[in-house]
Amino acid sequence: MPAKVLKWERRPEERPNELLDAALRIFAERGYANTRLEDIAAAVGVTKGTIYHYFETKEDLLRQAIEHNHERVFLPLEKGIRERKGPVSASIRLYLRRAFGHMDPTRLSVLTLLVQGVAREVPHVYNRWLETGPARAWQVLAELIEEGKASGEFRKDVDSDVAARVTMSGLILQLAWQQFGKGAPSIAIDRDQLIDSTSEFLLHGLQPGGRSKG
Amino acid sequence: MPAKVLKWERRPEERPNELLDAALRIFAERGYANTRLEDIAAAVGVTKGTIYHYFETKEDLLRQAIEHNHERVFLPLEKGIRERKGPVSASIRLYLRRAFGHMDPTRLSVLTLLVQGVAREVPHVYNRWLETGPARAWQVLAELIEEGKASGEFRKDVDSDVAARVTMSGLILQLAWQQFGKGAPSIAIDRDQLIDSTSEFLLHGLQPGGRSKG
Amino acid sequence: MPAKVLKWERRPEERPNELLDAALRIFAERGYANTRLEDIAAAVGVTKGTIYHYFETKEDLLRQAIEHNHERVFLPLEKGIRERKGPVSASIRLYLRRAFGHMDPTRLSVLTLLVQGVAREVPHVYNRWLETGPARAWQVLAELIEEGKASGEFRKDVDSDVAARVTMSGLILQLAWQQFGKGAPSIAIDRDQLIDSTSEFLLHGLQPGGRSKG
Amino acid sequence: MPAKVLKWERRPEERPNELLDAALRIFAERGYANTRLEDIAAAVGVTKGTIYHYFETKEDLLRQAIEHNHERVFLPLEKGIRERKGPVSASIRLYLRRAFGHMDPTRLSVLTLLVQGVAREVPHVYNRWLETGPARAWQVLAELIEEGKASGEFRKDVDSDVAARVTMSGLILQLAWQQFGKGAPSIAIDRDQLIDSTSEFLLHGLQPGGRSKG
DNA sequence: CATGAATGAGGATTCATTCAT
DNA sequence: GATGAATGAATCCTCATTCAT
Repeated sequence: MPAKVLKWERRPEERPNELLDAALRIFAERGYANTRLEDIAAAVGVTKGTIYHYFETKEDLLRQAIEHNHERVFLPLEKGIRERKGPVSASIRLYLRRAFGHMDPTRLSVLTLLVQGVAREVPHVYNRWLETGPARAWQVLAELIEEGKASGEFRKDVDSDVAARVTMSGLILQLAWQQFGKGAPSIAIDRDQLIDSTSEFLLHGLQPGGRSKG
Repeated sequence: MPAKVLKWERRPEERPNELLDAALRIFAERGYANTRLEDIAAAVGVTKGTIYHYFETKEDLLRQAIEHNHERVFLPLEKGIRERKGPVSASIRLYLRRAFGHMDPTRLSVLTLLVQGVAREVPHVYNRWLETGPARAWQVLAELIEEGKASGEFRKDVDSDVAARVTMSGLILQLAWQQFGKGAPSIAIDRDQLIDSTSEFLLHGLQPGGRSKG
Repeated sequence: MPAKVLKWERRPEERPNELLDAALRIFAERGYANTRLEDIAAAVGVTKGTIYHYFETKEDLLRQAIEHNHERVFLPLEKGIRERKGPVSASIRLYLRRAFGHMDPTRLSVLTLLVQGVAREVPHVYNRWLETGPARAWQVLAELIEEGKASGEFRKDVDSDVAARVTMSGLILQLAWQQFGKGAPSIAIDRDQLIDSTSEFLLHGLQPGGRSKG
Repeated sequence: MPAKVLKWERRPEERPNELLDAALRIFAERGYANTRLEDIAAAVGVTKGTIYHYFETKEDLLRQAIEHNHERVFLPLEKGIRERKGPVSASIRLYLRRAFGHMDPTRLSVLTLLVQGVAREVPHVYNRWLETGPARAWQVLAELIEEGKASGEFRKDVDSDVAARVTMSGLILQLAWQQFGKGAPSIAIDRDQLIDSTSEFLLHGLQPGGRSKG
């Protein structure tokens, strides 16, 4: 059965995904409010009206774009770490590196979008992202720390929840802010150094020995 | 005999500050784009035209509101810390506590606004805030750490810049996200515990002793 | 069976020209500043948003309306005259008659708009009109006069530039002011008499003979 | 009776005239609609509110400014010419020279303002100006021509009304347009040449001899 | 008289959304 | 499915005018 050849080369089956990807990228680059549906349509080579074949509203497009991204990016990461064996300290290093080490500009922008922009526009989506994204990310880290405490690799008196929260949030915000290094030079930092030094510092702070109260 | 109140009360002295305060609060509550100048004016009991007596544009109002807030909140904090004597570890504890410990709901909203809202909408303002706010905040912390390294109170091989960045950013983002604790319960945490555990963890990580490479 | 008319009729081909014509007419009637885009849209049976499909701004609409008019009105006139043969005096008579003899109320209003209204409001448009409209018009007349001087039909010592300028400007202003004949009766004059007497006077002044210095 | 010395050096008696002069100048420079009352007030060193002590509305200010100017400028000119003796051709030369030869930039701007701007804004004032200004001006010229016809100095078959109208209007518009010589270089011309060549051409066209019909 | 704070109507512009083709 | 013309609500900003001081 030969493929049907049409005058125009359109692949309607792929349209929704193309639109989701373009939407996420452009929302991330310019912010939700500053992005016109026309821009997203143009990036995919269709016109405004077409978006309404696949999505209810602009907000619906944002919601689906975020969830689509989340499934592809975050879930595999979490899965890989939970299955890993060996010393916890190595797992932690790997986790941070995998989570933050290989972000292309688009993924960085998406992070920025999520950290910044959409809270007021689509609160429901934002809450959901907070719960399934960052909160889950630091829960995973906290579990690794707890594991280390149980195995004696880490000191027992550390507040694993807070350590995980601050480390994770700190990396997220530092990376999100890298977008603005052009206009705010003090912000810029080498990403590898950021991640490696953070791992080192986290693990040092988890080590037994030394009194924590000065 | 109470003053007769006619159409409006003339209060030229207080107006600009009233407007700046109201503007910051409402921008923070609703986001910059979602706030109409008329709302801000109404909150102060005047009409929108009045805003244009004192401020050039909506953006100018935002800029001034942020700077006004910055001068009242951040500069005294920085000054107080730089002048302080005694063990560095005590200064650090005090710094974090002063910086984050006494935030009323409005100040929290402002932090959220700044972390989130205005980046794409008024980039110039945002860049300026990044430079004079968070970047300065972690530079102060990094200087304290360096001081401790010089005095022998802290270990010499720590990356003070990264430690300061991640700690500061982590606290900022955790606090900013507290706004969403209603809809995303995993986010909520007791603020005192957050700050105290963070101080403890930071200071422990700075202490000499323990091998940093696992 | 007449076409069913729903909310609006889709007439993408004619819309831009309809809008240009309506815009020029209404701008001319009321002045640029006193005209709301909504009025122009309503005159064509659409809403103001539609104007922004076809034109960038109000000023862009004015610019295009003027150029559209210029192309239809002035360029054919100029071309017709430049190609004409025969005695120069006949060409001049024809030129003035064609230029000013058949103006309907709308074209008169447009002249008034141009002479009066838009100078301070959109200087760029105005300057362009001056250069391509009146200045070109009197250059054409000056060239005809020079031609007559060269052929011996006219006296050699006439200042053709000034004669052309004053004649053209005089007719333009007289016609533009005819708009106000209602409120200022001294202004009113029969248009044919104005044009014919002007031609006669111009040609007489161009004839050889008679001493020019009194 | 010594003059009363006040703390502030104000001369309330001169305010209205100062305001009228400033108003006319600034209206003329920027156009009526583009001029804010605040600008006029500032030019005189008072504030907005003060204008309302002397004038009802912005329109009233314009009206009085125009009439004030008209009385000072046009009426004396007309009077001087009507009383003059000698050959008519000399009177005409003198008239045109006096009317247009010594205009400072402000008087030129005022001419432009009147030719252009105010027709739509204050029609009543505009009509009155047309009647008492330009129309009167060309009536005076037409009377001079008629005088020359009666004395045999000029040919009898000239249409004095039209000749006077076109000459006057042509000079007025040429001069008014000189304002725009910067942006529209084809417009610029030396003023003396304009006036002298126009006088010469007018007088030549009025001379007896030469058949006017080609 | 003079000030300038405050008012509020008015209009240009944007853009998500609809729907005839 | 796709198009893009048309809609219309929403909001910033201007500035003549008023009036308490």
